Amino acid sequence: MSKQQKKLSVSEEALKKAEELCEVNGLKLTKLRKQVLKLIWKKPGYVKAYDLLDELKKIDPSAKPPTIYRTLDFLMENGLIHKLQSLNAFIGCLHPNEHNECYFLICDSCQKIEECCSKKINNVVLSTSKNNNFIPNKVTFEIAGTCQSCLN
Amino acid sequence: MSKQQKKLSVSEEALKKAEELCEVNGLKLTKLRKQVLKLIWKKPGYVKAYDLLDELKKIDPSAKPPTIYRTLDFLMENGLIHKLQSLNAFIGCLHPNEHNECYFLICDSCQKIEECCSKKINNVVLSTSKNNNFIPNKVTFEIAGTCQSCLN
DNA sequence: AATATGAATGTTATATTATAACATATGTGT
DNA sequence: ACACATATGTTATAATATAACATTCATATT
Repeated sequence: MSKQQKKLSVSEEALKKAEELCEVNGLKLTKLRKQVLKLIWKKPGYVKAYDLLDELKKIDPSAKPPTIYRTLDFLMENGLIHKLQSLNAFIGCLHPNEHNECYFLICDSCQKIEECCSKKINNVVLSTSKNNNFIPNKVTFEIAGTCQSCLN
Repeated sequence: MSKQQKKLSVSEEALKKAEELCEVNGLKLTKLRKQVLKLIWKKPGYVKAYDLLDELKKIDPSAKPPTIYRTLDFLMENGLIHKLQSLNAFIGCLHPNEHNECYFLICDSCQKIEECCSKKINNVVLSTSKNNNFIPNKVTFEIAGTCQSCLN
C-alpha cells in the first residue's frame, strides 16, 4: 500500500474496472446494474439470484425476478460476472476483458471460490475441439472440492 | 460385426454394462431404474428430467417428479449417467466405471453430445488443484459450440 | 411361516430457479 | 416535438428440484 494512494478493496477495484470497461465499450452501466454488481461483490463467495433479489428489494422494493435476471444477463454478456453452472449461482469476475478460458475451484464446505485462468486449459479446449472438429463457444469448467483452509 | 454374434447397439451395450456393473457392485438395478436408464438411452443426445418423466408416465402413470429425480440420483451416484450442468440435462455414460475425468462437447444446434475422456484434463485438474492446495472432488467440464456436421 | 429391518417407491406439497409477454419509462438523435 | 431503441416495470407462469412422510418390497433371521 503506497503512502499517497489508499488501496482499493477487491470489490472497489472490480467496480472501477467495470465502469471503465463500460465507458470504453459504450455500454450503459445504469444505476440498477451498478447496484446489482455492488451487491454481488458485497457478498464473499458466490450469490444466488433470489438472495440477490432479496438484497435489492431492500433498496428498491419494486424489484422482481426479471429485474435480477435481466441485470445478471447484462453483466454476464459483458463479462463482468460469471455463472457457476453447478451451483446455479453467480460471482463477480476478477479480470473482466482479459479473458481467456477460466475455471473455478469451489469449496464445498466454505463456499469460497477461486477463479483461475490458465493457458493449459485454453490449450486443452483448443486441442480437443480441433480433434473433434468442434468449434467451441462457451466453456464451463468447475471443480468442486475442499479448499486449503477447510482441510484441518 | 462377427458372423456368430449380433452387434449390440450403443444403447444395448450400455444397458448390459450397467447390469454387469450393478451385479458386481451389489447394486440393485430395479425395474424402475432399468426403465429410466433405457429411456435415457433411447433418446439421442441429452434428456431433460421432466421429458423423462413424461416418457415414464406412459409406462407408469403414477410416476411423479421424485420418482425421476431419485432414480437419476441413483444412476448418477453409480456413474451410469452424467448431468450436464450447463443444460440441466442428463445423458447416459459411455464407459461407466472406467472413469477418469471426462468432459462434454455440446452442440448448440443439434443437441448432440460428445463425451471425451483425456489424461490431459486429468492432469490439468490435478496440477491446478495442487497449486491451490485444493482437494478436488467433482469436476464439471462442458464445452458448448458447434459440431462438425452442423458447420455447413 | 412370522417377524424385523432397511431399502425402494409412492404421494403430497412446496421450494427454487428462470422466462414469456406485454406495458411503461427513459435517453438520444433528428 | 417526435421517433426510435433500449431499459425497466409488471403480471403471470414455466421449468427444475426437494422435503417430508406413508407404504411397499426384498431379504435375512428366527
